[in-house]
Amino acid sequence: MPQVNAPRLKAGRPPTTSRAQILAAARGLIDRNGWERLTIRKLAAEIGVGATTLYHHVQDKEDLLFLLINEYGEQVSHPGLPEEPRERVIAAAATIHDALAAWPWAAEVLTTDGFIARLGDSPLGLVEAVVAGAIDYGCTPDHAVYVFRSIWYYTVGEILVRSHTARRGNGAATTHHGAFFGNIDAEKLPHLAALGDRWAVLAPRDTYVDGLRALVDGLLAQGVAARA
Amino acid sequence: MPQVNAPRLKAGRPPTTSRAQILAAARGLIDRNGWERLTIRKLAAEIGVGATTLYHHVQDKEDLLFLLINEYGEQVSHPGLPEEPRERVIAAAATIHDALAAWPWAAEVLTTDGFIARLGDSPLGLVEAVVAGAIDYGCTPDHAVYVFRSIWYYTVGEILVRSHTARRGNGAATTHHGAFFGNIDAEKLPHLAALGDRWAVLAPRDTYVDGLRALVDGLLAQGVAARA
DNA sequence: GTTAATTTCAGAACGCGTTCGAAAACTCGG
DNA sequence: CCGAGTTTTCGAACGCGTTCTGAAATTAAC
Repeated sequence: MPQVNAPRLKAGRPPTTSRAQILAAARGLIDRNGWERLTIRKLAAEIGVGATTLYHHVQDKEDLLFLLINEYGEQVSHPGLPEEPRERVIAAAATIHDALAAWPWAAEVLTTDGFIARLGDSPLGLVEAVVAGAIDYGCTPDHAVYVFRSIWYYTVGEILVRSHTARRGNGAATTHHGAFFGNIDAEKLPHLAALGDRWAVLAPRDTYVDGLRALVDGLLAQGVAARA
Repeated sequence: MPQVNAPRLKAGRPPTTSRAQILAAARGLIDRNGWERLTIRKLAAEIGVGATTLYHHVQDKEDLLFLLINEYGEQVSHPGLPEEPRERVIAAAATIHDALAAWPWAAEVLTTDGFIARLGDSPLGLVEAVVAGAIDYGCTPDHAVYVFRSIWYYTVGEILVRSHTARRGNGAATTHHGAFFGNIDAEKLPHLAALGDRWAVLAPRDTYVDGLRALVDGLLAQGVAARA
């Protein structure tokens, strides 16, 4: 490590590949084939370089996906959020919901451990809005985190079920007759058996928002009570 | 395909491997090394057979994991659940929570698409209790599904955050100074920046249950309102 | 006893994400 | 102009889940 304080601005073999180029190609492949079918090797082939080259511009495949998500997150418009704390929480959460609904594969990626620490400032802005709203409402900071976490998983769950349903139809891969469950014991599980294929019925956005309101109301009240 | 109607009860090379043996070995490896480190090849080597042999007793690796989960699910005790519908929903959900907390890797596996269709009767019994409670309370069947789904993701999210925190400590892998977030812009995201490492603070079980009550109250009220 | 059918077993191989090590292509100090 | 240092590129290889193909071991039929 010689000459630490003398920054050499240019040295080394000139790159033929750029991170932006990789991300653009990845976006194209995902749009065409779906993100499950994106492989590092195919992505490299698309660009016309060796597979291992990509690892100089991107840490992992997961890192690549997070870069894409953050790129998308930059474009999500933050509408003017209401001043009133409770409404601000709900509006921010609904914005998160709509962004994920438009890009369902992001929700699948974002179930990864520790995802949130890897988001960029812009997507985190909506998280900030939820936390700030909860604190303004009177929650402790710790409880505000809890509020966000509950909302987050509530929202992601909704998105996952929807994209799962859209992909495979009403029945899951393991079932046959259109019913969601395979062989269910109607004696022991009468309600589930009676549901048939209605398990995968989609909740419309209004239902999501109504449920969100209920959840937020409960969480905020709990947060204020905890402070007292 | 000759002699379709004449069932030959025994034919073919006698098996040296049984599904039960595979599951037992898998359980051992998971207990010793964690489920992330379980590989088909190591599992086969542990038993002393070729890797491909396992595929005659199990569909996939995912199938293997679900078999283990269902085995565990059989052992989860279903306590006497309260008669009153709302309390029944809460008690069943709390039982699910406690079972997952005792076996956190199950929660990670169960975020897979369509998971629930692959659960056995015994674990589904708790799902049944939630749905039945919601219907008894006055929700429509469709909304009862929604109630369960919301509770489910709320619960799984809590478990995931806990096991993530337990595994990597308070900070995620991408952070350094003990803070959960990496380089956060304190100007744009003041509340998140102020949180520091408190993002990963665990909610104790009581907080979980309180939040659950809030969620269930809201969801049930919404379900009844939807019916009217 | 021979042959056919059937079931289990396992080696070879595929594509995957990823790592290692060496070669290529540049800048810069001398 | 020449090596030293540095950065990029890429072929080879590893372990993974999984599939394919064929061999081994048994029962059933004749």
